[in-house]
Amino acid sequence: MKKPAGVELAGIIRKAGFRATKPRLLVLAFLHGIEYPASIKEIITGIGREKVDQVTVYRILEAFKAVGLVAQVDFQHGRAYYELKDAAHDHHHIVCTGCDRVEDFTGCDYDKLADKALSQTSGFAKVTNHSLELFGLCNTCVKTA
Amino acid sequence: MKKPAGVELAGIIRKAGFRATKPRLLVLAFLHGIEYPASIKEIITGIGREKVDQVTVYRILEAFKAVGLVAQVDFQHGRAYYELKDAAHDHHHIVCTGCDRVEDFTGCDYDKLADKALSQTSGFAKVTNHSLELFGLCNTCVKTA
DNA sequence: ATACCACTTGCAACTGACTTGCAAGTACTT
DNA sequence: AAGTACTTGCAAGTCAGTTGCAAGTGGTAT
Ligand SMILES: [Mn+2]
Ligand SMILES: [Mn+2]
Ligand SMILES: [Zn+2]
Ligand SMILES: [Zn+2]
Repeated sequence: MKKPAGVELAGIIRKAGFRATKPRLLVLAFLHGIEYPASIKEIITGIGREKVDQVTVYRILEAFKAVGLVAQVDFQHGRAYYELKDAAHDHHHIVCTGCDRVEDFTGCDYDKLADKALSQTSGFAKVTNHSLELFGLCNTCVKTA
Repeated sequence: MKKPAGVELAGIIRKAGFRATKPRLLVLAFLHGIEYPASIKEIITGIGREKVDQVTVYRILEAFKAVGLVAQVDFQHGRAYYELKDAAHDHHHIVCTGCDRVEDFTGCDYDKLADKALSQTSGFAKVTNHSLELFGLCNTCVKTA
């Protein structure tokens, strides 16, 4: 996913059905610049001196999530993390429980998994979403464990 | 997993390295009786008139989790859910986003997934845990959607 | 059976993520 | 340029989960 210019960001936001406001542009630009999911605090800090209220950031992320622009993940740190969502390239995260280091991986085989779940259950009609994360130890932490 | 008698429960708790106290017996007995993961509130309520402080329940579940007796899952409802963990029979949950109905499914292929992640990443040495849940619509909610 | 003590519990106060209500501000339409 | 529906920011609130500590108790040693 290449980094779009400011003009394009506005287009993305409008296409999603929102007004291209400064806070939304700042949040979206920040998300384009990160390698791994960021927390609300990291987003607010990362936006720089253009202060955007945390309530606004929460609302923006909620809205972006609702239209599929953003994915929310749970690293079991007691808060949510967010990154841009690329539906065409499903990926997940492995998190070090020692130092919180994160890396991506692919290959969860979502479609097959969804089929499996639907055929095993009797009460479900469709799968709309999934969450998957692996927890482990990084090369550094595995030594000190 | 069949339901053990009170005596056996005490043995399970002691084998895990804890004293077989009344609150721990009550929590463990309750967890043996549920079909799907329960929240802290549900556990406290479910325990019945033997009131156990919620702090105690939190601490018990944390301890049981640490020794692998209990699994914690995230249904994205803003709180944690707990159930007994059976390491030999890995299973996951599909949750209806309309009505919170839950069912189990198996077949996440954990070992293969862990291998995949380790070979794709450069900084990780081992996978120790995983979380996976599917979200979807149940037969009832899919009609009203 | 009793005494002991490390482990547990319960209460109260606290933390921190996230939400809500509402008045003031602003992006887009006309 | 004006109008209006959509957004934002502030303050206050909610609620899951945590912390400190004094009182209670299970398991063990006498
Ligand atoms: Mn990622
Ligand atoms: Mn289950
Ligand atoms: Zn690490
Ligand atoms: Zn449903």
